[in-house]
Amino acid sequence: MKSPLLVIAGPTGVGKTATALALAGRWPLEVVSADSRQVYRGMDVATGKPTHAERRSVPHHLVDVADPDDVYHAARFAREAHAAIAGIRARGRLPAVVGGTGLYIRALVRGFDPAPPADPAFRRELEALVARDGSPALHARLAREAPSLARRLHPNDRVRLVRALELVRAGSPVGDARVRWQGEADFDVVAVGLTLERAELGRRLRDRAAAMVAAGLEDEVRALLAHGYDPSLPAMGGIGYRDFAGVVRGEGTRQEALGRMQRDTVRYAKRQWTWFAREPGLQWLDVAIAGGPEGAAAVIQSRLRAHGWTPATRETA
RNA sequence: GGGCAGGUAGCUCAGUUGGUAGAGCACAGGACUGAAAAUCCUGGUGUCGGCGGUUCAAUCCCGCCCCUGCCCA
Repeated sequence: MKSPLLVIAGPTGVGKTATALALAGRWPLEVVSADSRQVYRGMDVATGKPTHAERRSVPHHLVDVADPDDVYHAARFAREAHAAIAGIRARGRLPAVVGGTGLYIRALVRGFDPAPPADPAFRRELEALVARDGSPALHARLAREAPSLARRLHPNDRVRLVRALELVRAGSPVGDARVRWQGEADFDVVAVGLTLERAELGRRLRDRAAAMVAAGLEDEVRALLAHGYDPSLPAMGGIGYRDFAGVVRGEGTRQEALGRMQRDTVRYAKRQWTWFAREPGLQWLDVAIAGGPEGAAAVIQSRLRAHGWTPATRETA
C-alpha cells in the first residue's frame, strides 16, 4: 500500500506557494516545504517564505526548523519530511510537497541510498588542500583510492570530490553499485511542475529581487552578521544574502549587489527547469495559461481526481 | 583648423612581421545522491568603423572619410 503524495515543483517565483494555498481551499491538505533556504530561522526577506498569515491558514512543515549555523541537507530533509507526512496522513489530509529544491524532492520521493554523514573536520582538511593545490589534487587522490568513482567526477568539481573522499574514508561502498536512485517509491505520487513563459518569469524575478531589497534585505543581513553568523555558512551563501553581506562590509554598492542578485536568481531558475525536466512523471502546468494560482489549483484538483483520488483517499494499492 | 591616441563579440580588451580572429565577463545548453539558491561541464554569438587602392590574398599595408578621447590653436 502506498500513501498519496502531491508534489508541486518548479522554478523560483512561479507561484508554487500561492497555488498550494489556493488548492487548500479545494482539498484538505498540509504543505511540506521542499526548500533549502526556507528552513533557516531569521532569514525571511529573500527566501520567499510563506507569510505568517498564510502559515496560519494552511499548516506548513519544514519552514524555520534550523538555525543559520546549522548545515541542513537533503538526507535530513528526507527524514523530517517522512515524519511530517506521517503526521499529515494521521490527520486525514493530503501531504503536498511544495518547493524548488529538486534534490530534496528526489531524495524524498525516490529514496536516498544509506550513506555516512558529512565529516566537518575532514571537509576543512580537504578544503585547505584545495586552497593550496587546487581541486585536481583531490581528484588525483580519489583516483588512487576509488578509481571508478573518480572517473565519473570532473577534477574541478570540488564539492562532489570532497563528498566522494568522505565516503571512501568512511568505508562506504562506492562506484557503479552505489550512485543510483532506488526508483522504488513509498508514495503514490502526483507531480506537477509549475512554469511560466521564460521572459515573463525573468521579469517577475528581477522585480521580486528589487522588492526584497526595498523590504529591508540589507538590514536583515546586518542583523544576521551582528548575531555572529559567518558569511561562509551555507545559509549565508544564498542568493541575495551573499551579495548584501558584501554591501554591509562596505564592498561594492547596493546597485551592484541587486544586479548580481537578479542575474543569479534568473540563472537559478534555469537550473531548476533543467533539473525538473528530468524528473520522471512530472506534468508541467503553465500558471499564466491556467489563469493564475486559482486556475492552476483547479487544474491540479482535476488531475488528482483523474488519478483516482478523492479528498478522503488515505492510501492506494 | 592642426597634432596625438583609439574604433575588433552584448561589455572590457588582446591579436594577426598580410592567409577572414580570441580571452574574461555577459549569454545559451547540459550534468547533478547528506553543501543543491551549492558545485561543475560544454558552446564564440563577429561586415575586425566606412569607401577605395596595392596584393594570389587586407582586420593588418597605403589614401580619403566618419566617430570618440586628449593636447595645441
